[in-house]
Amino acid sequence: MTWTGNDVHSDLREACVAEATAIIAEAGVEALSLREVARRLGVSHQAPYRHFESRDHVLAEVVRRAFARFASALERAPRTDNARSDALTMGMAYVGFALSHPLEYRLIFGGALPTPTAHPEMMNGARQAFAILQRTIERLFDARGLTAAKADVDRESLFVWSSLHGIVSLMRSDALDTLDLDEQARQQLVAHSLRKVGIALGIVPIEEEGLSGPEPGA
Amino acid sequence: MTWTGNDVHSDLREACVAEATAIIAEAGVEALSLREVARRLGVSHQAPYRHFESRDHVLAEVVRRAFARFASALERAPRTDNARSDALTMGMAYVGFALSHPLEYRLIFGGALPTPTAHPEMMNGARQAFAILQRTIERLFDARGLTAAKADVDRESLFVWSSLHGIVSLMRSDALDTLDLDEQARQQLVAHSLRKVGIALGIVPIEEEGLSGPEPGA
DNA sequence: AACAATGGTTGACGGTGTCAACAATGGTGG
DNA sequence: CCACCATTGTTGACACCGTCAACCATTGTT
Repeated sequence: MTWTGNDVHSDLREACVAEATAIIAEAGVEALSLREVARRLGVSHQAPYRHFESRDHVLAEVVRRAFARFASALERAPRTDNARSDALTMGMAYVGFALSHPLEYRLIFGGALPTPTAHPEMMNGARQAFAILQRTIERLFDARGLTAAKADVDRESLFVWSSLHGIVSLMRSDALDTLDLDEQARQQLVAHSLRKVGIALGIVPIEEEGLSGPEPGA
Repeated sequence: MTWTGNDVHSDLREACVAEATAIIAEAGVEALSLREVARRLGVSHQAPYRHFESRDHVLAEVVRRAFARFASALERAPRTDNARSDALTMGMAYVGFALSHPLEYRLIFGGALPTPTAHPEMMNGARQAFAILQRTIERLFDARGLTAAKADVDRESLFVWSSLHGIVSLMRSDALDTLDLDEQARQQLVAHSLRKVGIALGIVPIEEEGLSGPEPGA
C-alpha cells in the first residue's frame, strides 16, 4: 500500500513541536522533556536532536507559534470607526486570550523562556502584537485631533501593555487565593481594572464613584 | 579549643538557606539544586535532607524570606499625614524594590515557585504586603471623606497591585529589547505609568498633555 | 551500661540533556 | 550497476538531578 505520509516519520520535526506543545498544555513548561517527546512518538531519545539543536530550540519554536497565535488573536479583534471602543475591544481581546489560553500566555510571559537574543525569530509575534497595540493607541490620539510623536505613542502603549499584563498576571496568580479578599472585588478585578485604565487613557468618563452597594431602583 | 559555633555544621539548615539564596541570586531559580548546595557547603548530597523534606521546601523557605523582605521594604516607606503623597511613595517603594532586587522579585512573582497551598507560611509576607497596600488605599478614601466598604478598598488595591506588577514585569522583560521602541519612552515607562495610575486613582490632576516636546519657556 | 534520637554518609534508582559512534536508507555520479 | 555520501534514526555512554534506603557516629537519657 502506498504511504500517505501522515505518520510520525513523515515529519518528525512537526510531530515534535506538536507533542511538546501538548506536554506543555498538560503539565506546564517545566514538565517538557525531549525524552518524553520521543517516548510518546515512539522514536529513540535522540531522534529529536536530528531536527533541533537542543531542548531550548524546541521550546523556542513552541513559544514562537504561541506568540504568533497571540498576535493573530489581537489582529482578529473587530475594527470599527470608533477608536475608543476599538481600544477597549483590544484590551478585552488581550485579557480574553490570556484567560482562555492560560498555559499559552504563561508560556509566553512566564519568564522561563529561552533567551530572546539567542532565538530572535521567537519574538516575531511579540513585535507584531505590539505593533497592533501601537496602532490602536495612535488612532486614539488621532481621534482626539492630536498629532502624537512616536515617543508619545510608545509611552502610552507601554503603559497599556503593562496594565493589561499586570491584570492577567494577577488573575493567574495563586497568590490571590492566600489573600483575605472580598470575593466580589476579586471577581471584578478585570472589569474594574480595565475601566481604570480607560480612565487613565481618557476614553472612559470619570464618574464619581458611588462606592459599594447595589444601585437603588432598577 | 571551645567551638564558637559559626561553622557550617553548627547550623546546616541556615547555611543551606543562605547558599540556596546565593545560587538563585547568581544563576536564577532554575539553577538551584540541593546537590550543588551540599557541594558548596562541603557536606554530602543528602545532608540537606536532614533539615528539609525536599528541594521545594528549601525553595519555599527562600521565597518566604524574600516575601518578608519585600513586605518590610514597603513598610519602611515613610508615612506622613498626606494620604495622596504616601500612596505615591508606596508605589515608588514597590517599583524600587522590584528594580533594585530583580532576582528576588522575579523569584517571588516569577511564577515558578512551590504550590502556595502546600507551603502556606511562604505567603505570610505576601499577605503583609497586601495589607499595607490596602491600608494605603483606605487612607486615600478617608482623605476624600468617603467611607469605603472592604469591597471598594479591595477592588482598588487589586487594581493598583496589578498595575505596579505590570510595570515592573515589563521593565524586567527581555521582550522590550526586541521591540522597536522610542528610547525616551522606554526610559519613562515607570514614571509615565505611575502617573497614569495616579490619574486613575484621582490623586494626580489630569493635565491636558502637551504631548512631546519640552515645555516652552522656563 | 543499654538505649534511642539526631545528624551525616554512602550507595542506589530512575529521570534528565547531550555527546559520540554506529546503522539504515536513499539518491547521485562514475 | 555499483560505489559513494548525506540524511535520518538508533544505541550507548556520561554527568547531572531529586530522592529513597541503609548505615554509622555522637550525644544525652534512663
